[in-house]
Amino acid sequence: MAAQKRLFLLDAYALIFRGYYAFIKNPRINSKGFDTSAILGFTNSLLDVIKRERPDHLAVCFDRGGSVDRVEVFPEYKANRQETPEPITLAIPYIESILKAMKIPVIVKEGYEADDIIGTLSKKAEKEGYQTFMVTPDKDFAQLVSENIFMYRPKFGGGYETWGITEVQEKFGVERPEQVIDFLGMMGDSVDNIPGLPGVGEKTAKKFLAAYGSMEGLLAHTHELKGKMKEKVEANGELGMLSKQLATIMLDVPVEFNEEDFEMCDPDLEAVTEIFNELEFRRLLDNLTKTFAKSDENSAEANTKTTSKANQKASTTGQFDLFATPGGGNATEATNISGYQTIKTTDHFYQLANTPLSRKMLLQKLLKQQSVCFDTETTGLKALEVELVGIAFSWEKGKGYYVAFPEDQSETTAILEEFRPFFESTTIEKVGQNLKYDIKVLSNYDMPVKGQLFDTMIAHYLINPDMRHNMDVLSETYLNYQPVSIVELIGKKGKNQLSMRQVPLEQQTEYAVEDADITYQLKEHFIKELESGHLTKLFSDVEVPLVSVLSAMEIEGINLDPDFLGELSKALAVDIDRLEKDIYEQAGEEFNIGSPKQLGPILFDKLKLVDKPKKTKTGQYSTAEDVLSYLAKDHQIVADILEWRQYRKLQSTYVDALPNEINPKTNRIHTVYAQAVAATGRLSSNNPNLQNIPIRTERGRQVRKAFVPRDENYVLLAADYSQIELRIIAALSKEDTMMQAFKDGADIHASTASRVFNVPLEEVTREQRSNAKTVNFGIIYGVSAFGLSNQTDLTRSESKELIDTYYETYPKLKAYMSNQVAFARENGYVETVLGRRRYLKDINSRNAIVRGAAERNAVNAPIQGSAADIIKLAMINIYNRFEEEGFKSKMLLQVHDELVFDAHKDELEIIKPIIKEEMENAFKMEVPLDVEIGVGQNWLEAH
DNA sequence: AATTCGGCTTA
DNA sequence: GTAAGCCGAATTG
Repeated sequence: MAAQKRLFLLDAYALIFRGYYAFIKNPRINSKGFDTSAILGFTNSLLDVIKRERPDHLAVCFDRGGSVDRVEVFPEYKANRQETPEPITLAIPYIESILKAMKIPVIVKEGYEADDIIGTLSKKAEKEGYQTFMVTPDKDFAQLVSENIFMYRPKFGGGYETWGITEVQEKFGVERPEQVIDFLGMMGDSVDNIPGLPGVGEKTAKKFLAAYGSMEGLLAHTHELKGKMKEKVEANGELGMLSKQLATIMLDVPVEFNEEDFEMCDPDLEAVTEIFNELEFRRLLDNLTKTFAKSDENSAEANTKTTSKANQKASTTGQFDLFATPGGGNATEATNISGYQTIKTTDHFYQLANTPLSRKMLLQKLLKQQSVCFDTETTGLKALEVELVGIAFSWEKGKGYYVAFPEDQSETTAILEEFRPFFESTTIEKVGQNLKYDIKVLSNYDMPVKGQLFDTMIAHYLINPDMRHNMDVLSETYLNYQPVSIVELIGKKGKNQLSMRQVPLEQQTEYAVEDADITYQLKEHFIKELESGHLTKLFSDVEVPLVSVLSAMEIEGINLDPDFLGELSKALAVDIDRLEKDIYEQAGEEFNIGSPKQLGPILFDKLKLVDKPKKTKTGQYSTAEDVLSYLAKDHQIVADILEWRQYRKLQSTYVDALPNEINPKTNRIHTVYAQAVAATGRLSSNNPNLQNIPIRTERGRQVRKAFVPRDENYVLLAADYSQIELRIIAALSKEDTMMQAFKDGADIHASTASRVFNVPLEEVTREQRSNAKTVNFGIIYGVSAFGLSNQTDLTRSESKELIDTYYETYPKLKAYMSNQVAFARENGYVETVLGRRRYLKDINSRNAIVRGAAERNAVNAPIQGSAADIIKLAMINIYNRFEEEGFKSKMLLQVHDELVFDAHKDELEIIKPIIKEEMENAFKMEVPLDVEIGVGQNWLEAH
C-alpha cells in the first residue's frame, strides 16, 4: 500500500519554552557561560521527531509580532505572560541558524501567531491528502484535530502522545474537537490571559458542554441555571463570547501549502557541525549523524510506531555463570522516550555475589585491579546511624558485582571482613560518588578506606561549582544515560517508603551496580575535564584529601551539655512569656506574634506606627528587623517584639533543637559538611548547622557554653584566622599601604579610618573606625553607596563620598576589582589562588541588575574562595600532623575561618604551635596570615 | 505531606 | 552588596 504522506508542523516557541524550562533546575551552561538549555531542548525535540517518525514533510513555525487581530479585540491578550527570559531571546538566532543548516523550512508571517499558521497549513494539507501532526505541548490545538489532523504532544518525563479525535473527546469531555474552543472560552486560560466565565473551571465547563454543546447554547439557556451561577453567567455573556473568540485558532492566514517546500532533505552536516561545536553539543552531533545515516535504509512507513527494541537481557543472579563472559548481547541503538539510554536499552552484566565462594572469587578479581568504583547501599540517610545492606563494585563499563548483607549485624561484620584486603589496600584507587558517605558507613563496622580516592561528585563540583552534582543529572548530562530512579525502587519519601532492605535482591543488584558502573564511567569523563580546567592539582591535593579529613571530623563529633541548654530554655521561656503578655496588652488583642501576616496589620493598620509602611515582594507589610529596629526606640511594643523574636529564634533553632541531634550511640553531635554545595569553595554544615551558632548577642552566645570538651581530660581550643579575607584582597591587589598595615600588625580598620578620614591614627574615633570597618567588609562583597548607607548612619551621598575616598586611598585595590570584572568578561570565569573556578554566565548580561550581581561575584568569589582554599590546606596539614603524631587531640569543627579542637590537656602546649604554624603557613602570600588561639572549658571561653 | 515565604543566625 | 542553613507560618497538592 502506498504510504500516506505525512506533514509535521512544529510550534517553535512553545517547544523552545518547554525545552528551556525542562532544564531550569540544571541549566545547560557551556564553557563560555552561555545558557544553551533552550537550544538544546528544542533541537532535541526536533531530532527526536525526525528519528521516531521519519517524516517526509516537515516545517517549523515561528511567531513574529504577535497576533494583531487578537490584541485589537482584547488588549490584555497574553498580557499575563512574563517577559521572555534572556537565555531564550539569545537562543533564537542559534535555533534559526541550526534550522537553516539542517535545511528545514521555517514559516513566519508577520502579525500572525504560530497557532494560526499551523492551523491554516494543517487544513490545507488535509485537502491535499496529507496526515498532519501538530508538534506542540499547547492544548489549544486540540480544537483542530480531525481524522487526518493530530496533535503530537511531548509528554513530561519524555516521549510523545498522539491525540486524535478519540483522545480529544476523552481529555476534554467533548463530542467534536471544535468544542474545545467553547471549553477554553468557558474555563479561560491564565497563560494566554483568556478571561473565561468567572466561577467556571474545568468541571463546570465540561458539565455545560455536555448539556448545551457550546457557548452560544449555554447563553441561550441561562434561565435553566440557578443561584449564583445563573447570575454570573448571565452577567458575563459578552465576556464569554469574547473569550471564545480569543481561544479560536484562525484558519485564514495568507500562507500557501506547496508540498515541495516542505520536503525533508539531508542537512548540511558541515554547517550543523560548526554550530554544534560552537555550542559544545557533542552528543547531539553524534545523534544527528546517526539519525540521518539511518534514514536511507529505513524509510518511514506511515503510522509505523518506532518502538524501542530494548534488549531486556535480565541480569544473571545464578551462581554458575558468575564469572562467565557476557553473552553476545546486542542492545539496539534505540533510545528510550526521553532520548536517554537506560538500563533497558543497554547491555549490562550485573551479578549478585551472596555466597562464600562467589565473594571469594569477587575479592580475587578486586585485588587485581588498579581502580575500582564502590557504592554502599544502606537502610537510610544518616551515615552514622544506618546499617549496611549491600556494596556494589564496578571497574569496567557495563559490568559489576553486588555483595548483599543480611540483617544480622554480626554476620554483616563477618562478610565485610572478607573484603578488608580490598578496602585497606593502598594501591587500589577507590572511586565513588560522595565517598564521605560510604567511608562513614564503613566506619560503623571499623572498616577503613585506604588508597587514592576519586570522588565524582567533588570532581564535578570543581568542574562547575554552580551546578548540582546528583549522580542522576551527571549521568544524563555526560553519559546520555538515565539511571534507575531510587523512587521507582523504594517510593517517594514520607508515608510508605521502603528501606533498601525490603527491595528484592535482583532489583538491589540492578540499581546498585548500575550506580557503581555509571560512577566509574563518569570518572573517565571528569579526569579529562579536570585536566582541561587545570583543576587536577586542586582536586588531588586539596579536595580529595579533605574527604578523609571531613569524614574523620564528622565521625568524631562534638560533646554537648544538654542539661545546660535545658536550663537556658527554661530561662528563655520565662522571658518569652513575659514579653508575650506585654505585647498583647500594648496591641490590645492576642495574635500570633510569629506570623508576619498577622503582625503587619497590627503594627501598621491598627497602631499606625508609620505612614507609608514598607511592603514585601508579596505585598505584605514588611516586619523585618531593619524595618522594626528604628521604630523600636519610639515604640516599646516594637522593642518587645524584636526581643521576643530573638529569644524565640534562639529557643527553636538552637536551645531546643540541638539536644535532639545528639547521637544516642556516641552521645555527641555529628554535623555533616557539604563539600560540593557552596559555589565559592566554602564548606557548609548541616544536620545540625554548626556554622551559625550565635555569638553576636549576649543572650545568644550563651548557646556556645553548651559545646564542651570530650571529658575532664580535654579542653576546647579555637583557632581563628584574623582578617583573612582582607589580607587576601590586600595581597592579590598588591595594595602597598594595606599590605604594610598587615605586615606591621596594625589595627586594619583603624588604619583605614586614619587614611580615609585623614586623621592621625591615635585620633580615630570609634565611629570612624566602625565606618571604615563597614567599608572594608563592603569591599569584599562589592560595595554600593546604597548598601553602605543602609549599614551605617551615613547618608547615600556621604556613603558615596566615603567609597570614593576609599578608592583614592587604595587605588590598586580599585584596579584589582576592575581587573577581576574584566577577566570574567573575557574568560567567563574567575579563579582563586589555587585555581578554583567560578563561572559567571551573567557577566555580559544586558540586564544591569543581573550583570551587577555577576560583577560583585567576580570580586567576591576569588576572595571568599581563596580563604576557603587556605583553610582547607591547613586542615589537611593539621590532620596529617595529628595522625603522624598519634595525638589524642582531635579537630572537630570548621567555621569558615576558624577551627575547633578537642585538645587533650597533656598535648595542649604541643598542638598549639602546630596548629598556629600550619594555619599561618598553609599558603604563602606577600601578606602574613595571623591566627589567634583560645582555650576554654567551652566554645565561648575558647574565644 | 511538601513547598514557599519571611525572618534570622553565622563567616 | 558575598556565602550558607533552619525555623514557623502559610500555601499548595
